[in-house]
Amino acid sequence: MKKSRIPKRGFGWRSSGAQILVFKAWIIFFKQGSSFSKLNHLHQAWISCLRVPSKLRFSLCKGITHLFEVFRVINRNWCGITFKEMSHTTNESEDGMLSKDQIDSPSIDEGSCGGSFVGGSVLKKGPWTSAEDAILVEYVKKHGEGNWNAVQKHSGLFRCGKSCRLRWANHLRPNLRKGTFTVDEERLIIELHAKMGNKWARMAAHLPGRTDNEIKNYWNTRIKRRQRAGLPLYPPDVCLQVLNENQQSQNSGEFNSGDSRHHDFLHTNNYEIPDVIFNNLKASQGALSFAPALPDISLSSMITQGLGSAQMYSFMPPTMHRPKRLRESETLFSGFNGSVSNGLPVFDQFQNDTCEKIVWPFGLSFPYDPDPNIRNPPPFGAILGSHAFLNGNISASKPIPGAVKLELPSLQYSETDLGSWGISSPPPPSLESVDAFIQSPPPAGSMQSDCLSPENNGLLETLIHESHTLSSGKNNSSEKSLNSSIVIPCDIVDSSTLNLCGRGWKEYGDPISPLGCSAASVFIFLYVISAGCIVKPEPVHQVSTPDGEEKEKSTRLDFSRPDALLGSDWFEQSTQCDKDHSVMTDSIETLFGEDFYSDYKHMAGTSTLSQVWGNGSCVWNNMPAVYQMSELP
DNA sequence: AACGTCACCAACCGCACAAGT
DNA sequence: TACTTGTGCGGTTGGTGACGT
Repeated sequence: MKKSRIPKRGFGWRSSGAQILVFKAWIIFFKQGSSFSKLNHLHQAWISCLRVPSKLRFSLCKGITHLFEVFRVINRNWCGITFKEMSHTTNESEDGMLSKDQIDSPSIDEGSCGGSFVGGSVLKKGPWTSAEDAILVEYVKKHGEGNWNAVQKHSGLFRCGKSCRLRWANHLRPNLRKGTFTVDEERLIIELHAKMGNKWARMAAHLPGRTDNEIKNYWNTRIKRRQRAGLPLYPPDVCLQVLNENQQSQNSGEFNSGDSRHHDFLHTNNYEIPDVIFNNLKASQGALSFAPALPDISLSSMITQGLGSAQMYSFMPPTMHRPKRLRESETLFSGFNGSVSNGLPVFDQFQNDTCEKIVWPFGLSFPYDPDPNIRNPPPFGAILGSHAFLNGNISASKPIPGAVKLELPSLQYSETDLGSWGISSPPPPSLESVDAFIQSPPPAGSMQSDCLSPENNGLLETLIHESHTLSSGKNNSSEKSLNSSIVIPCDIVDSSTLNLCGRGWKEYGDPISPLGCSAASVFIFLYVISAGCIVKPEPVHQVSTPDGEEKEKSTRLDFSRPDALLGSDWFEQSTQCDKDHSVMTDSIETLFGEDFYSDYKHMAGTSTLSQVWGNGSCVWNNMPAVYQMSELP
């Protein structure tokens, strides 16, 4: 009895049933491979995996995952289209690029990313793979959303329910919008945040296709950016708009439960903004008509400063530094460079003017006392450490004493007795939102160009074409005998393709293996195809090139072909020829990376090599021949 | 070239809440 | 009523690429 050794990073299958199913999927793929849409058959095979007993499911999923990855590497187009169709995800196909986890995803590799034991199985953590996405999508299609904890039980996904829900909600569910926020969306987010505070989920409800996570990330980034730039978080018109709405609702006796909740929330968090804030704001409204002489940033800052910062007397701290890098702001904010980046001339007078009077941009004059603590207590009673401080311009270079939490305020503080100020409230002035300039610009041009790597040129088309050529030509006889138009992968994956494949692997830059965990699997799988009594290894196609190149290239091409490497005869020979062996090992290292290479060396160093890889002795040797699979399509 | 910083993104974690038992 | 379970939400962390020094 020969002892079979399962490579460390191979399929690790032990079930002939699983092998059959995956092999079936493989065949379906090539058989149908005349257009990308047919690739869904591979997906169907995947789905069929979900119907097998749970004992086999993992192996199957893993195997199909490897198949996906093989072709994902061979042709990135294939992946983009197929997975888009399969899972309706947009994150991986919108720009035609694959995320890294898709390129070198570890597949379903239990424990590879850590994880926890739940119910005797290891729950995977970390980035989701496309295969996992496919499983989850299929599960939701069948069972609908909800009951996320059952996903792991019923689908074979080694993910906790929370993780599944999150993945679905943020990436997989239909009608998700991905990509940069539009100006309108940004504007809406700002407005919503002004009203709601950090209620991301509620904000997301107002932004179809956007997730709370996206909005949250956007906002957090925005906070950092603007604080570093010393800019207010809310543009003045938003402040005023919220204020207006607030007052309207107050006047009409409306009571927005949501906002009241937020109000309560703020109060329970000591985020109280005294009424005077809005009194001041109202006061400013009356004078906003004077604003055009000033940059928007000034007005914006003033208003938001007035909303809660005790630093309004020193508007921009002298130590305010120019942001190290304002990728977007600097380019889009060029109109304000004079006031913001270059020392804020408008406010320099606040810092330098020794006169005891501050001329407000609103046209109001306030007596100024150098010691505001005496005669001018912090305006509006802003509480140190409260979000009120952070609402406005707090220079990053001037830390706020006390605990500072980036909990941002809602501007929905409606209890203000505005009438006490005796200032009428004109409609909010039409101010160009500073944010409209500061925030992300509309993408220039098409912005997200497809990732046009040299490999992204329809290689699969070529591959498929070749498959047809080969299947209609030399394989005709075998097809007849098989009563099926089976095209064997090692037939169609010609040297040029795989050479490109190799280049692609390098390009992907996986330091371990160009296919990640898949490399060995490809290796094994293709070997199985070769050794599985289906087709004999064929001479490697050689490209006619100048002599010098030709030799090198042919050598390279030879070993670019996993099937060539794994041809049973070839392996026997290679083990007998040191030179060839050396070339081979080098090639393996080049092709599959060090990790697999070490595995290979280990195997090669043992006498079991031929046992493992030898003809008819692999772990797949119990796999029936293709023509014996009656259920083949 | 190496390193640091930043922006962006995805995912995890802990908590709170609601529904069911 | 107390407990469990499922779910949602917000905060936080970690990875990665771009860019600057």
